[in-house]
Amino acid sequence: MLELNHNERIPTRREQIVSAAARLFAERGFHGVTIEELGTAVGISGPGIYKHFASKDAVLAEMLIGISRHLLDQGRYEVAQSSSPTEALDRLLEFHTDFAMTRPELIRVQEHDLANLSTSQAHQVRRLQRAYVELWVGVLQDLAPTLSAPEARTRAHAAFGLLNSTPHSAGRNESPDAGAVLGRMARAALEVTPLDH
Amino acid sequence: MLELNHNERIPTRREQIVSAAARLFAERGFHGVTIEELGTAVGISGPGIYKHFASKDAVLAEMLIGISRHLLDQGRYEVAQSSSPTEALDRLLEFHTDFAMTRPELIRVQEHDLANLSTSQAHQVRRLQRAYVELWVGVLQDLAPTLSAPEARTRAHAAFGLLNSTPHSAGRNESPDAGAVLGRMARAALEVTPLDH
DNA sequence: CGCTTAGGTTAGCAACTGTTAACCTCGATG
DNA sequence: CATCGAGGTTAACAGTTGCTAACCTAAGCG
Repeated sequence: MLELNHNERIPTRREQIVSAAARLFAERGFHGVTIEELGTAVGISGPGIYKHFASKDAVLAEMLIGISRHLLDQGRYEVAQSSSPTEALDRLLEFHTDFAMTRPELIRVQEHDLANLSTSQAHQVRRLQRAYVELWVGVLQDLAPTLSAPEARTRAHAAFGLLNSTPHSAGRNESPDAGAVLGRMARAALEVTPLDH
Repeated sequence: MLELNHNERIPTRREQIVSAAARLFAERGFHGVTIEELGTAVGISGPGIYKHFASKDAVLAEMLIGISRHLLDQGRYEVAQSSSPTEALDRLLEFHTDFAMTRPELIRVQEHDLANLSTSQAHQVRRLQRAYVELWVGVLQDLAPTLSAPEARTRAHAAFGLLNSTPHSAGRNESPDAGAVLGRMARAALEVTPLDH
C-alpha cells in the first residue's frame, strides 16, 4: 500500500525513506543518488538505511510497486463507484490528474527507473501497470463500442502522457489552473471519433 | 546539427557513438551505462571513446544539445513554410509526431538525463527547449487570440506529453496507426476552448 | 533489575568505473 | 620514403559506492 500521508499520522522511518527516495530519485535518477545521501535526507547516516531495507534496490521496488498498486486499486474503486461509463471516465480523469499534480516525483520515478528493478520485480510492476491500462481501455470501449482494443490502449497511454506532463513542465510560468486545463484537454482527446482500421 | 542518418552516408565514429549512446541511455539511464559498454556497442573497446569525446558527459551533452537544436530549427522551418496558423499547427504536429515515433530513444533521454549535464550545458539545452515551447505558444495564440500565454504553455507541454507517449508504451499490442491517432488526439486537445481565468 | 532487541554509529572492504598513460599501427602526405 | 597523426589497444590508478561487520545504546519488559 502507498502511504500518501493523508492523516496526520507520524510516518514510519520506512515511509520517510521511501518518500525521500522518491524526491531524490526523481531529481537525479536511481544511480545518481547514493545510500549516504538517502540516509542524510532522513536524518540518519549512510548504512543506517540497511536497518530498514535489505538493499538500495529494495527501496526502489517498494516505491514502484506501491505506486502502481495504488493507481490500480484506487482506479478500480473509482470505476466501481460509478453508475455510467461517462461517470467512470470522469472519475478516472480526476483521480489521475490529481495524482499527477500532487505527486509529480512518483510519476517521474515510475517513468524513469523501472529499468533498475530486478526482472521479477519489474515484471510485477508491469503487470500492475498493464491492469491499470486495461481498466481505462474497458471504460473507453464501454463509451465507444466501435473502438478497437489496440487503439484504446494507444489512447490510454496518450492520456497518461498528457496528464503526466506536469512533472516535466515544472516551470513557474504555467497556467494556475493546470489541473483543469489538462482534464479538459484529456477529455477532448479521448472523445475523438475512432479511426476505422 | 543532429545526424538523422537520412542519406546513406556512412556515419562518423562520433555519430555512431552518439547513436549507440542514445539507445543505451534510453534503456538504462546515463549512470546505468559504462564507458566500456558504450565502446563495445560501436565495436571499439572502452577508452577508445576518449579519442572522440573528452568525457562521458560530453557524449550526453552533444546528444541533448543536438536533439533540442534539431527540434527548434526544424520547428521554425515548419512554421516559416506555413501560410496560416492552422497550417503551422498542422505541420508542427506532424513533424513532432514523426520525430517521436521515429526516434523514441532520443525522447526518452531528453526527458530523463538532463540532470546529468553540467549546469552550463543544462542551461543551454533548457534555453533551446524553451524556445521550442515558445514557438508552439506563438502558433497557439495566433490560432486562439484569447488564450493566455501561461495556459498556452501548459497546453504545449501537454501536447508534447501526449505525442511523446509512444516511447513509454513500447508494447506490441498497440494501434498500428498510432501516429495518426496521436495526431488527431493532440489536435482535439489543443482545440479545446480556453478557460477564462 | 537484567535481558533483548530495534535502530543507530563508524570503519572498512571489495567491486566498479571514469579517466589517463604508454604504446602500437597504418594510411596519408610532403 | 620517412614521418606524422588519427584512431585504436591494454594496464593501471584513484575515487566512489553498495554493503557488511562490529559495536553502542536506550527503551520495553518479564
